[in-house]
Amino acid sequence: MDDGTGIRTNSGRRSPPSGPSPRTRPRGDQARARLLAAALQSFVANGFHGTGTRDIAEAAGMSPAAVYVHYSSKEELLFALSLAGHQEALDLVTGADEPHREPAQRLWSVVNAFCEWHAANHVNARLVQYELGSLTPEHAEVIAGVRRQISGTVRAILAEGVQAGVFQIRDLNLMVVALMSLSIDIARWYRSDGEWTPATIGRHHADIALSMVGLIDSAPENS
Amino acid sequence: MDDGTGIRTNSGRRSPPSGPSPRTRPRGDQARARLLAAALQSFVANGFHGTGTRDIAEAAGMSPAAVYVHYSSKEELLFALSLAGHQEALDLVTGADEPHREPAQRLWSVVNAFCEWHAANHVNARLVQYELGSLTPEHAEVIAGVRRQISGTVRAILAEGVQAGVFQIRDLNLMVVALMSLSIDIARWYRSDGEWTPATIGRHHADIALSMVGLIDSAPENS
DNA sequence: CCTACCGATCGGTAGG
DNA sequence: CCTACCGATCGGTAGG
Repeated sequence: MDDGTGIRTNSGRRSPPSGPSPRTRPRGDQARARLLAAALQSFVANGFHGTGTRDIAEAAGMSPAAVYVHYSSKEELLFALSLAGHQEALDLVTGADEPHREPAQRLWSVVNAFCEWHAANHVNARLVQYELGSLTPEHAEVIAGVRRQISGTVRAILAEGVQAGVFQIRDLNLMVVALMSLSIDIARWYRSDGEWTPATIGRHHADIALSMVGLIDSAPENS
Repeated sequence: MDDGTGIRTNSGRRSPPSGPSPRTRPRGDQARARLLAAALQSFVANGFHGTGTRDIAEAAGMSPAAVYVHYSSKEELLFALSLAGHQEALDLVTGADEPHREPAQRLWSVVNAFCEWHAANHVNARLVQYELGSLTPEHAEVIAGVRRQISGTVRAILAEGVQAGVFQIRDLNLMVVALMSLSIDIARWYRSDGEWTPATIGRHHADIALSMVGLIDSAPENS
C-alpha cells in the first residue's frame, strides 16, 4: 500500500533483478503516468477535496475503479505527485549550487534556479506549495524532510556569506524565509500569458536576493 | 470557542433606515458572526471543498439547515469572509500610508503594516490568499478589484520614489509583485508558536523592502 | 431556526 | 482493467 518514501511508488513491483530484456516499459507505467498527469491538473484546478476519483479516471481515459489498480487511495496519488515535485525542486537547487564559488554567486544561482522553476513549473509548484494539508501525517513528514533540505541549502549559503563578511544579515532564519517567500510565492501569482518569462523572473529576483543580503547591485545587465 | 481573528462582517444587511431604536443588535447578526467564524476556521483547516455545510453548522451550534437562513450558499459564506478580509487588508494599507512623507518612509510603513497583518491575522490571510479559486467568477471579480487597489498603493509609492530618484528599480511591476510576495507568503509559513512576533517580522521585512529598492540599510536598531 | 428529506455524488470495493 | 455496487455524505430544500 505505501512504500514510505519511495518516489513514484511503482509499489515495489516491476524490475526483476535481471528480467529478460525489459525494452518495453511495463504497461502499467504508462497508465500510472496518465493518472498522475490527470490528478495533477485536477488537484491544482479544483483542490484535493474538489477533485473526484472519477474526474481523474475520466481524464486518464479509464474506468473509475482503474485508479485503485495503480494507487491505493486518492491521497496516495497526491503524495506521489508531491514527493516527485519536491524531489525535482531539491535536485534543481542542489544542482544549481556550486559550493566552490563565492557566496554571492552561489546565492544568485540558487535563487535564480528556484524562481525560474516556480514560474516554468507553476502547476507542479502550486501542488507542491499549497496541497500539503491533504497529506496524511506520515506522508507530510516525509515531504517536510525534503523541504528542510531545500531551505538548509539556502541557509548554508547565507551562513557562509556572513562568515566571509560579504553578507549583512540581521536574522539569518528570517532571511531564509524571506528568500524562500520571494521564490515560492511566484507559484501563486505567475501566469504563463503574463509579461515575464520564467528566465526574466529568475534573473530579476536573483538580483533582488543579492540586494536583500546587503550587496550593492553593480551589474545592470539589461537596459 | 474561538472567533479566529475577529472577522465580524455584518455582511451589508441590517440597519433599517430609521427603525425603532435598534439598541439590541438584530438577533441574526450574532448567528451570522458565529457562522462566519466557524466557516473561516474550517475553510482554512480543510479547504472550501473539504468543508461540509454540516461542519459549519455544528461549529456554530446550529442545525444543518440553519446555514441557509443566513447565507444562500456555502460560496456566499466564503465570499463574505474573503471580502471582509480583503477590505481589512486594504484599509490597513491605506491607513498605514502617509502620502506627505518621503517615499522610503511610506514604503517602510506599508510593508511593515502589511507583513504584520499577514502574521497576526494569518488565519484570515490564508483564506484571503488561497481560497480565491472557489469563488464564483462574479465574486472573484469583486475581490480582484480590492486586490488591485492594494497593489496600486504599493505601485504608486514605488513610482514616486523612482521619480524622486531615491529608489533604484529595474522593473517596477516585477518589484511590486516581489514586495507583495514577501508579505503575502507570510500567511503560508507563519506559525503563532514560532520564533518571531508579527511586529518583529513586520520590521524586519520592511527593512528588507528598503534594501530591495536600492536603499542602504543605515539604521541597525537591534544588536 | 428545526426535522426530515431530496437527488447526486463521494471514496472505495466485490468479483470477475 | 471493467461493470456493478456499497454505505456515507454532499449541498440544498420543503414545510413548518
